[in-house]
Amino acid sequence: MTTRWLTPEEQRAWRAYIAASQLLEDAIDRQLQQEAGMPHLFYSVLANLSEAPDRRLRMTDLAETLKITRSRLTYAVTRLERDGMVRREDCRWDRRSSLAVLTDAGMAVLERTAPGHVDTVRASLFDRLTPEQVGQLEEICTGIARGLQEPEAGGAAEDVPWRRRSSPCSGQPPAQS
Amino acid sequence: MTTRWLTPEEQRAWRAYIAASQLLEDAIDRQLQQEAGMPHLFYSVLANLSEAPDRRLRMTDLAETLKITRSRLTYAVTRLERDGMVRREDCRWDRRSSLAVLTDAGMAVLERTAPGHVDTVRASLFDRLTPEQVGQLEEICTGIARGLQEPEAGGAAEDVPWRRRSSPCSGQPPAQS
DNA sequence: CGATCTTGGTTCAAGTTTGAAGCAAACCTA
DNA sequence: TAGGTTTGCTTCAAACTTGAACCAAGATCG
Repeated sequence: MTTRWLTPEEQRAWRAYIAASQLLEDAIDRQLQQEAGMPHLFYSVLANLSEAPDRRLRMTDLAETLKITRSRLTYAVTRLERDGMVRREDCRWDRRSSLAVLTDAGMAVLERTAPGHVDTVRASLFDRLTPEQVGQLEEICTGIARGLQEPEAGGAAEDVPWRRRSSPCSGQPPAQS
Repeated sequence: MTTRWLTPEEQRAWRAYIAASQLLEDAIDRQLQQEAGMPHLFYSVLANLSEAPDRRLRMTDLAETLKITRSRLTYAVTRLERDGMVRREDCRWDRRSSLAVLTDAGMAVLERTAPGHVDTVRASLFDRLTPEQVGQLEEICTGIARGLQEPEAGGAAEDVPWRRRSSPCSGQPPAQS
């Protein structure tokens, strides 16, 4: 089949998206680097930990929610650990896993820098969107994300019982299901 | 003023956006790395050059349209030059500038890999959006991009005659305005 | 003109990301 | 329960990005 090129509307949308995401990520990164001395991803690590039960999460689970590779997360946590914002801890129920734990110092940094971060997100993004657009954006993005995480539709290689990642118990003993 | 935190809707939108953009960029990068042996940005360099008059563009202009730093572009072009897809050329009307020129080899790679790239963009993004959503996405993104490029509103530091970047003549002699 | 400022580009070191290995602890399964 | 597979995580080198210098060539202005 001959390629289905992008329509003019799609082209415009695609280019606008590329530009916007580039500029947005730049703005966020720059601000966080200034105020918190770390890139956005590292901040997100802290933020996610702060919301987790007991402020700790398994590396794999954290990587999963952040949509990044384990390797990348290892690097981030190592750096954050060196700076004292995160501590590693062994999982008691699975000796392979290790947990990343947000330290008090890490929590403090998070609390100190969160307002500035939110301000930036507002100024760059939400202050420029109508409430309807916020809804549209969410709708669009959840759809895209869902699509990109699905087990590779298309081929006939669908016979594998692609069990959903089973243990969402981040550091807790496995549920009694 | 106490921080205006994100509303639940905004939170959801923000997280969905982060996830989607991460996954999307990953998918695109992976595909291009496979088929073209280069990351998305490098491909974009080739693509932009291919559309430019005479297949050449000043470094600064290219960086400007790609929304990246000149430094980053220098790296990309250096690598692409080493691989023979791009050639540097001196600008005749401004001895400071240099032009990036798409070579025939570069054009060939572009033509060979464009279909696969477009397929990926379709599969990851547009096939999952309604026509209305495509419009919404463009609207949202152009707004964001415009906002993030404006000359830093807010302060009183607005007296500078922020002349818009004046010479869009990429390698051509300056217009007779 | 000559001093100064701005613009266009590169360089360099430090930081981050990628992807392929590698290692060890669970998990099968015969 | 031994052997093979999967899962969780790290390591390592190569690739890429960042941001602060740096240099040279235009533009400005007295």
